[in-house]
Amino acid sequence: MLETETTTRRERRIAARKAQLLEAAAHVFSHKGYEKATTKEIAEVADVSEGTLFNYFATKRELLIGVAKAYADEVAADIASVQGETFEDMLAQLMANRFRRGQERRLFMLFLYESRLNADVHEYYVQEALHRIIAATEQRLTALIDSGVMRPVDPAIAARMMSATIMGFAALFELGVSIGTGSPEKLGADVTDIYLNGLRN
Amino acid sequence: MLETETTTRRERRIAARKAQLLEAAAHVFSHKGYEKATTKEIAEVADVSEGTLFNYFATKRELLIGVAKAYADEVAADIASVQGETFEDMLAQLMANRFRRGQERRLFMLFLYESRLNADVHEYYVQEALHRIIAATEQRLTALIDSGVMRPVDPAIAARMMSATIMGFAALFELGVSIGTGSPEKLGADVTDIYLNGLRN
Amino acid sequence: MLETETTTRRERRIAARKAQLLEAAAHVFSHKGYEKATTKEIAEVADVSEGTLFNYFATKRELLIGVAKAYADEVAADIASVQGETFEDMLAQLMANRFRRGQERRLFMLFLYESRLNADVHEYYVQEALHRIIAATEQRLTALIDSGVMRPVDPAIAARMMSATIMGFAALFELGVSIGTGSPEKLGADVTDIYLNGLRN
Amino acid sequence: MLETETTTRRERRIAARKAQLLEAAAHVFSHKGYEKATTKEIAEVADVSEGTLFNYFATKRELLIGVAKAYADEVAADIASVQGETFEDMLAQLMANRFRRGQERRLFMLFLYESRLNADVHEYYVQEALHRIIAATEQRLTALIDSGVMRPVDPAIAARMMSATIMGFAALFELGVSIGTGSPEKLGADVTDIYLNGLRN
DNA sequence: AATGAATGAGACTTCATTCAT
DNA sequence: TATGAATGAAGTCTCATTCAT
Repeated sequence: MLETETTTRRERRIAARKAQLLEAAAHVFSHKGYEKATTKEIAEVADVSEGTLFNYFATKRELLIGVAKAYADEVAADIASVQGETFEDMLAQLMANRFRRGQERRLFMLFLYESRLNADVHEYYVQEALHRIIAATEQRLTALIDSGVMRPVDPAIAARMMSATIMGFAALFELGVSIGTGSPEKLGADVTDIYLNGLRN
Repeated sequence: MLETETTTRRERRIAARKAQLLEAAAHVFSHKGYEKATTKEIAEVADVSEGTLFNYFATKRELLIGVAKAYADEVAADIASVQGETFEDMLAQLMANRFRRGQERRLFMLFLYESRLNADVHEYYVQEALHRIIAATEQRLTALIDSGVMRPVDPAIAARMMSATIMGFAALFELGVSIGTGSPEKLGADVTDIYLNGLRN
Repeated sequence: MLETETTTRRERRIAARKAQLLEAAAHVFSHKGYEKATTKEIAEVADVSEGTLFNYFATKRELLIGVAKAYADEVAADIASVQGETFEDMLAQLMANRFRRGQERRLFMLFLYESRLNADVHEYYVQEALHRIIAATEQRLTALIDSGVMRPVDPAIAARMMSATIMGFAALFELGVSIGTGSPEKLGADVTDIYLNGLRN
Repeated sequence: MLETETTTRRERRIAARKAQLLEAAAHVFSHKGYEKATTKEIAEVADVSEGTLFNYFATKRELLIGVAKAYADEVAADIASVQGETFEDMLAQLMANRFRRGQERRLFMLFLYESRLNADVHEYYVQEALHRIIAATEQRLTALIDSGVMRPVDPAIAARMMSATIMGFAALFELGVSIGTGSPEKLGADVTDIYLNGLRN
């Protein structure tokens, strides 16, 4: 047996365990909130003993940071994949990608809240995820303005405004506020319409 | 001394105590979050003993509900006072009124988070506050559309979109995301401009 | 009821509780050692709940420091009371006072050990207690040398040597080493004899 | 390969492993104390896995006993080597040999403490080591008295007194009490002087 | 009505020991 | 034989809630 193979197998096992624990933690944190979640329940969901959990993450807080990091990575990969050329495509993808699944929205709410109380979470969620999304949006808007498709509005403000709208919709959804009677597609189309053409007659 | 007078005086004193405790609770909850806040600290801030606190609120959770109720009342009073005739005025007031003070934003974040975890908080915050704001906005938009000032967009969606944008801005602000280099007035003007005239060239 | 009386009664009750807990802690620490002692057992010995214990001492370590402080105070009071004029009296009192009771010896062993591992304990035990004993002994020896009763040996070394001997005897006793077949009085007399007259023929 | 040779080789390997583990344990125990020392750290210092450690010592306590036994053996070998003919030589060697190195003093403190809490440690440390030293000292003193060099004091008490003094000096040193301003040689000479000639003028 | 000491359930975390590989 | 991941008992500490004064 080669050294590298042995090492790799062990590393794979460790990585799998960590992933398994992070998944369980994400589940429990997103449903109960960080403080109400117990390491006991996380261990149960991951189907390991509580002691085992602490072999992989030294503290409960590290578990939260691990979930935040994984979430930020996912978001980063996601925005890199947004390829729509037109504004309609871009906005639709931004609105859909992040918040389609309930778990995504719950994690978003979790980090929205915990970022204010924990510096590490703030770093991963706000710096790594949120700032990237905003920067990417701003770049796209600048290009659209330069190409003459859009009016010369302040792209920094427009990008933040779009992020704010999307985050706000996610929050409304999560709070159980019914949004329109139509399909998600109609919602996307209506929002895009207002963003593009404005409300003025 | 008449019975009723005595009763009234007692009731006033009780109401004052409750208000004093709710104010302290709002302060501590909004800074520490519900779970990390302790009844000990709330009592200290209210300058009463912990025992007294529990004479007025049976559980810590009731305190949270009380704060949510007071917050909803405040919001209700606030939207009743929005009098702006033009769209610009309406949007400006909505953006400014709720979230100008840090305490307001922090409470907003608190209830945004806790509404998902507690049915009573959800009732007061979402039903009493959020739905009212949205309904009022929707009414106003309908009027503006009927009067021909605005295009015939779906007023339900537009109202929710505006609430979402405002909530999202509050969250971004609370997360420390820098929003534009200009003044709050410029931000308000820019947002209004995009909402009114759209982004398309 | 006067303010001062009320306050005093409360303070007395608090002081009594603290003393009760310190006594229990001294008992358990001296028998089990600091690490093996549990807050559960200390609370049981003090006949209060574990929660109550932590209302008076924030951490287990503070409890140890409290015991050390009380012990140092006791030692300080004790050395102040050593009044023997002659060398024989002084040595006899030093040997007897500190270590006659088992609890005293056990605490001595505890702090001897824990002083190396905890700065606060070191401060109270070594600085407050040990250094005082040595300094007082040194002063007395200097006086005896000046008065011509004793030879001009280095009083600093002689004082430390006497302390070392006494501490060593306490340790031997605590370890169950049988010391002489005679009475404690004979031991004291023999040790004094050797210190005074030396071993040389 | 002969059976006996194989067995012997294995036994040698086992003995070497045990020695390696005991050395690591002595190091960690003497620095951290028994309770705060972890089997994990001992294994790391010995450069083996925790599982291996438990293949050689069934419990952590057995490790402590092993260290005590090794320490007692070393002390026994040491006292056998004390060859000084005169009292000065004997006292000097006793004071120097055991406690010159910090590791020695720390182990001394460890066993001084743990002997009271563990019967096996007590057996090895007190019975094997301490009693032998005292017995050897007593023998020597008896010889010196018989030969007329020393006064006819009780040799049992004198031997215990000398052990006590030496142990006490080791403790004072370990506690950071400064002992005289001079060299260790001066200290040894002064102590010997007092022991031989006494303090009386 | 106000107080705050007492309570005890339950949280996070540590670590000696086991055991499958 | 060596490994180290898994275990779970046990420890310290927190805090909402109760209740005698």
